[in-house]
Amino acid sequence: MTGLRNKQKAAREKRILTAAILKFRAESYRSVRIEDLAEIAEVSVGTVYNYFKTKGDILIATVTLEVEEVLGSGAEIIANPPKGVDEALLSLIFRYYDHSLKYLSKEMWCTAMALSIEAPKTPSGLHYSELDKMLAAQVTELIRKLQARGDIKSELDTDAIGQLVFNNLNQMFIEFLKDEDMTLETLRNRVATQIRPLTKLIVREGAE
Amino acid sequence: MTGLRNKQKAAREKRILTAAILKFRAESYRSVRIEDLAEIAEVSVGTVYNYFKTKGDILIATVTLEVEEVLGSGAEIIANPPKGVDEALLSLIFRYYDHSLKYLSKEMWCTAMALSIEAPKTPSGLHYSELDKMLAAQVTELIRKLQARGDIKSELDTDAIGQLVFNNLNQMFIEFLKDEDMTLETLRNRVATQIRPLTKLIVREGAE
DNA sequence: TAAAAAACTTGAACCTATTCAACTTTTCAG
DNA sequence: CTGAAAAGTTGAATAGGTTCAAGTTTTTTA
Repeated sequence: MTGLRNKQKAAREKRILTAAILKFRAESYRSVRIEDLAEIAEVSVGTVYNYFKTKGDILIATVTLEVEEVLGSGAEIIANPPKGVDEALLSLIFRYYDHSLKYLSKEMWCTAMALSIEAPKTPSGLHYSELDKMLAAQVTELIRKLQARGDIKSELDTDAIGQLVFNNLNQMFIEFLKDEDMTLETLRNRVATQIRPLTKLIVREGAE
Repeated sequence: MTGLRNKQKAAREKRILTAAILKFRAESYRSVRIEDLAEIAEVSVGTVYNYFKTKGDILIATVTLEVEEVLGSGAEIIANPPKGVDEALLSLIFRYYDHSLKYLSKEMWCTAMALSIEAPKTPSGLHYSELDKMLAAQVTELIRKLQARGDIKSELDTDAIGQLVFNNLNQMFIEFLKDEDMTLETLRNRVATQIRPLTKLIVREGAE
């Protein structure tokens, strides 16, 4: 297991993935055939399948790129959350949303989510769920931090609220993805409308 | 457009749908081929496609059966909600959950949901969203009723809370579906844990 | 460095959803 | 009742994801 082989492998995998990111966005996940990717990446169809178990796996690999960046971006906010519960929560959520279309199109997101629901026990389904859990954990972490600094009622179960908020932002994101015409702006507004009543309920009396 | 033709049409469609419900449950959506359904229903493959645009449409047709019953069942609770916010909300939610596997298996639900995310603009995708919206509306209706009878703080936006609750129960349901081994019992407990902190926040002081 | 073993690559073959042009059956005007 | 039009049925052909036996390339062994 020396250099040459590994170098070739890495190069090939990268070529396939790069081809996929470009093609999936430019055309659509659906309309891109494995054969097309193979041709661009200068390998055979069989080789594509040697690197990725299914077409969906190629997609999940690009989702992973995106979500990892999103998590990194979110961490900045956790490190230094804005004043106010609304502001803190929404800035995290908006950070997610604003980053979400950097590599992926709406259609790609939809396909990836569908995949994780349809085939939850496949490696890529599981992987997607992992990413989801990390995002939920990050939201919970922020809420815990807000509670710790005295912005949120101390008796509240931060895990339950975190889960609740995440479920909600996720579902709203799905709605956004499903509607080709909905803008990020609209999504932000809708979520804010959803979240504000909740934050009113959880802020500690006398905070701010 | 007299009798014979219409009678034959209805009969054929019913045979196809019946075959599908049975087969999808007994084996799995995936593994059942259109050819199999055609054979059981004693029609040709082409004819199946004359009644249902895609394989997914056949599935959505059975989901519709299920959800319509669920909505009917939920209406009973709306008509006469138990005392207490927790009790009322959870009895509606549990009613949904308990009914959900009457015709559909977990796998069928997963496939149907995946479909509605992956192909939201197809007729069956849209139809699924419709069903979803009706359920959300029913939850909201219950909350509005609870507010009207004085159990919930009067200043709260019932639409926002309703949406929040629905998003949450839906997401928890997805989690349940994805995990083959999770029981309805566990799902109920998890949702209760999620919902109770919320209800504490929204009950009117001094109610009950 | 030569030969055997290990690790990859290849593309033709397979499987199944979906389409469609040719055929049947039903309806209906006269 | 008859034949043309309408409506429906059929199954062979198409398309694209996936598999796998045969062929190459790289690594290892001696």
